[in-house]
Amino acid sequence: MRIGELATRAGVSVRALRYYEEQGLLRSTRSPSGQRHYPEHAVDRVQLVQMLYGAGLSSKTIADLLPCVDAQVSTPESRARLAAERDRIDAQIVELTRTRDRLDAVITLSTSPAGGCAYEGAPAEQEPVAI
Amino acid sequence: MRIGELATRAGVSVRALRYYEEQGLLRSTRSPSGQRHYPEHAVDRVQLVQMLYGAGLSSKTIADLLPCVDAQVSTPESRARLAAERDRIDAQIVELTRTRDRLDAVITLSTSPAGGCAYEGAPAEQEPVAI
DNA sequence: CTAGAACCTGACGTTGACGTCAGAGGCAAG
DNA sequence: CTTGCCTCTGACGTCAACGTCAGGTTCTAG
Repeated sequence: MRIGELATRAGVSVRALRYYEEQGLLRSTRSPSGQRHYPEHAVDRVQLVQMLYGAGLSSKTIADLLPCVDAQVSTPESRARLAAERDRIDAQIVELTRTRDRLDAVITLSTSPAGGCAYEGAPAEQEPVAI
Repeated sequence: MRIGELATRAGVSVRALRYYEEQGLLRSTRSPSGQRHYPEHAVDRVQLVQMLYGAGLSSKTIADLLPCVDAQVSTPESRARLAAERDRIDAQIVELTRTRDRLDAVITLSTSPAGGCAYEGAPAEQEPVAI
């Protein structure tokens, strides 16, 4: 398929796909006229890249890890790298959970009728307190 | 305390604190000469801000939420906003968990002796497969 | 009183993951 | 054949959260 279809199917922009290729995260074959062509599984590959970006990995880190994710090569270093990134993500999950619980507490407090800042009745033009 | 001490105690840079004030996330009183002074609880405030930044919230979003986090005001809108952000974080946790599990699978595969890419013996100058 | 650390404002620099625009070529339909 | 959409390269623009530098003031230890 060509780049437009891949973009649509993977849910990213055409620009992003060219950027991924530039960063060594995605390959393409070229037609004689220079147009990029991709196999079916490129969709999965792009979604994996998105997943890793979403976890806060940089292009360079992803480029380092992808060959190992493809299960084509495995050195002690690459496995350590994978484990390190997994641990980073684990820590990130813990942090996010703490943040969510904190927000939950705030919501509970401000929703509870016993709370000091519960909302009751008509929109009382209450002056928001300063910072 | 002055800005340098707050920075040290909260684990951020002086520049970051001035930026937070600029964004309306932090207040300070000023000495006659113009130097910023902070109360003790500013440390907690800064760490909360860091926490929210860490969860991917923008300055503007944090500025919107902070008054409610302070449990000073609560409108249906602000509570909805808090809940929306919490839900976003929840979704983020789910996504991160999926990503971590994916990495875990890769690690298991590449570590398992049955795996097609296990590392054995001396560093065999194995050619990493292309992208 | 003076040196040096800390602070001030203002402003430009940085980085990553793209967005966007220009100008030119490619491809299927009518 | 030409119309219109897709694609190409190259290059500049963007945005957020600061980093960093300049040039000047203030505080504090000796």
